[in-house]
Amino acid sequence: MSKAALTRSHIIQQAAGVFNRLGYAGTSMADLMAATGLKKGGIYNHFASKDDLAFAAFDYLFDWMQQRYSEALQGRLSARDRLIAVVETAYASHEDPLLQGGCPLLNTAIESDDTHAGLRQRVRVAMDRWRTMVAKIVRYGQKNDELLASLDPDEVATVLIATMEGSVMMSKLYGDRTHLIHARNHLLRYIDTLCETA
Amino acid sequence: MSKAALTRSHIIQQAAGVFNRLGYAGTSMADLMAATGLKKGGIYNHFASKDDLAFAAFDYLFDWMQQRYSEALQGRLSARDRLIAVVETAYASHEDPLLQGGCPLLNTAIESDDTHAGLRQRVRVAMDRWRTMVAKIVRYGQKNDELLASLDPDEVATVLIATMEGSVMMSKLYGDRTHLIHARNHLLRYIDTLCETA
Amino acid sequence: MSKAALTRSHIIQQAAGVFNRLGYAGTSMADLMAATGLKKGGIYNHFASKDDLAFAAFDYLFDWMQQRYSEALQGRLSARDRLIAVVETAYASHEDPLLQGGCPLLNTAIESDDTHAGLRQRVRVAMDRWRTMVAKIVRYGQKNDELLASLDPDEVATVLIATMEGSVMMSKLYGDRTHLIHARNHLLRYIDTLCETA
Amino acid sequence: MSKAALTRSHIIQQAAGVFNRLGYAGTSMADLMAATGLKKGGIYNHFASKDDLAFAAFDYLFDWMQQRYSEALQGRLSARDRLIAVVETAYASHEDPLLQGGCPLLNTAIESDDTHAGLRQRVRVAMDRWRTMVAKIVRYGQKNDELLASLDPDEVATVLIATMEGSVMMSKLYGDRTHLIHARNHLLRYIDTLCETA
DNA sequence: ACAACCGGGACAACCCGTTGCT
DNA sequence: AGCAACGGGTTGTCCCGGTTGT
Repeated sequence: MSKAALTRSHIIQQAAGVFNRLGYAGTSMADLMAATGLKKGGIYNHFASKDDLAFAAFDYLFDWMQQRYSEALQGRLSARDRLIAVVETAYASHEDPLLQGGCPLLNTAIESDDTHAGLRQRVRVAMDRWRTMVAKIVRYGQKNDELLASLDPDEVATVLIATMEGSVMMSKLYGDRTHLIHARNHLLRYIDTLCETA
Repeated sequence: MSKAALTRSHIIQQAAGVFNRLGYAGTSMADLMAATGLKKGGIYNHFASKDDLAFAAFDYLFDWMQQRYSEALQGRLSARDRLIAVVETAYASHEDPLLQGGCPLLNTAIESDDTHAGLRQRVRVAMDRWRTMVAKIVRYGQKNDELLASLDPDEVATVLIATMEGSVMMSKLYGDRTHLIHARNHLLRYIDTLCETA
Repeated sequence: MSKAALTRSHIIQQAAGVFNRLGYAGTSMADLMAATGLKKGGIYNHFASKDDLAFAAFDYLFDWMQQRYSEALQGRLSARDRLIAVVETAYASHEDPLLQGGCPLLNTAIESDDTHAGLRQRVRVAMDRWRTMVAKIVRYGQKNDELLASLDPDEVATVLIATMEGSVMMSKLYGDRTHLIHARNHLLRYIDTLCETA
Repeated sequence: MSKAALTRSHIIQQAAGVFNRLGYAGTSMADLMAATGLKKGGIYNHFASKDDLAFAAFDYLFDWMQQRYSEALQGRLSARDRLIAVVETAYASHEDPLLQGGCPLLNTAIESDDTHAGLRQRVRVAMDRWRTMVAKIVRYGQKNDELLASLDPDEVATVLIATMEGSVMMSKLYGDRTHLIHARNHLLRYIDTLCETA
């Protein structure tokens, strides 16, 4: 890896955490300078603009999450196990200091929905991937007679994701994990209700 | 009502919508001037600072929501009806242009959690009220043998609120109501599962 | 005295102290509101502008000082006694809370010399009066063969006034009266050297 | 000297003159922009705040004055010659365009005594140095039996400085040098009276 | 070629003295 | 006499390039 690529990667990694904590508009170049240890010139040499860096940082965070889901799903064959893995991974991810600022999809969606079309578009794509992933699991489970045929896969995806995101918001707001745990327990029971066998 | 109080009320009302759409940091005094029709001096005659106005605007929005919940609960006696009313009110509220920017609690929680202690505190208080309201309904239902005694009222509150907030975020992100509807349907069924089976 | 004139007088009196402490530019209308207990409108009803009030306040202070000199010179016949009275009055005046901010002539001269032509003009007139008063005493003493004929009355005035003003500045700077006392002692001896008899 | 240091020095030099003429509060960033030829961003790259720059500017002026005194005292051995050099240097300094606005100690003391604690502290330190310098000369002269043993060195310092400062104020007020000359002549004679009569 | 420096200028929030209207 | 609105002024921060140095 060239030195340039290494520096670029370093900037993205540090910036991602800062953006996720302070928000896009709330993060100043000075914040990024402090986090990366580089001067403005050093950063602008790798990114055309703050937007450019924000895009890269968001992509980095989402790739990181996708990676964790991939690993978690590795070897899980039944739809039930896979859905549980999704929930567990989502909540486990928030232990990582990288997501100290909360869920990037949630944060970015809230901040950008009325103000930053570029970011919003990127969040939409990311959210589509996530929803599709969950819906696919459901459809796969239905095909295998594992999950109830009456389920709407898209609705299940919405419910799972919405509940997780909402509980992340609440736990961040209070600074404790109570709401995370409540929602996780609920979702695990919810997943059971999706299965064929009574 | 004095002219001063009238103007102040007008400013709050307009500012509330702008803050909720653009976020606290994303809203400039120029935006507020445009929304209210007043010049800077006129606004600062009624509020000591942007913070001061932001607090007032948030309180206004939350009071408005509380009002809607109060009205919706009027006359609903059974716990089931009351919980349904909460869900329906939450979703109906988002039809109002005032909440065009999404749920104020969600938006403010996400933006302020790592940056604006004053706002965060206010959101916590508001969220406490909301959670308490739901939990009370559950406890009341349990006392009347209407809801399952095994339920944890706080968990029900978390699940209900988290699911609603998460789905609001998703529908705002995509600009459609699909996710709102999915979550609403799910929650109505969820409420049924809380009841003592007759 | 009409109520209007009373209010006007009250404003001037309070404003004079504030202006003298904070300086002309350093005093805001809010400061004047706090000092007078009136609202902006109430003040502007009596004075066309901040300048207008500043002029009146300066004049008030200078008149007040002139009054004290007049009283102090009452009955003092010899030039020596009269010069001593001038020095003693100058230093005694600074005990009054009205001059808590220092000497108005000094303060206003320093602040306005390069910035506020109107005030500067007023200070010049006041300073002329003061210098003339001292010089007259000297000339009178020379005519009576009480003071040395070789003295330049204008120089004596300059020296007396300059030394007093400089020492006021120093004592204000340090917040103690040491320099006031040093200068006073010096000036009393200096006055002795002006007299004919060895 | 690096370009940064050069620019910083340029800013200080220009700002010093402006601050000394218009006063600290009377000087706006716009004035400083005009004087330095830089835009606000350029200035704030070198100084954290207006205060920061004001401190640097005051220090620059005081250092400049100290430098002149050092040079003037070079080679003057007798206390009498040294005191004369102090007086002559003080008055000669005011010919320099840098001190066009008057004496920085006087101006800053008057303006800051009731309003700007930071500046006042700095003036105090500067004034202490100046007073100490004069008092040391007196003590040195007394040890050499050149000056009267009865003198209070601190009083002499106060008298010399006060008279000079007061006369600077008066000459600035009128825009002529008459008062400067009067005071200078007086002080030279005063210094003679301090000497042991041969 | 890449990091740093340094200047720019638009914009931020906020305060000012002032004026009509009530 | 006071309230409420004004609009230009304040300091300070923002993101971003052009140039310089390594």
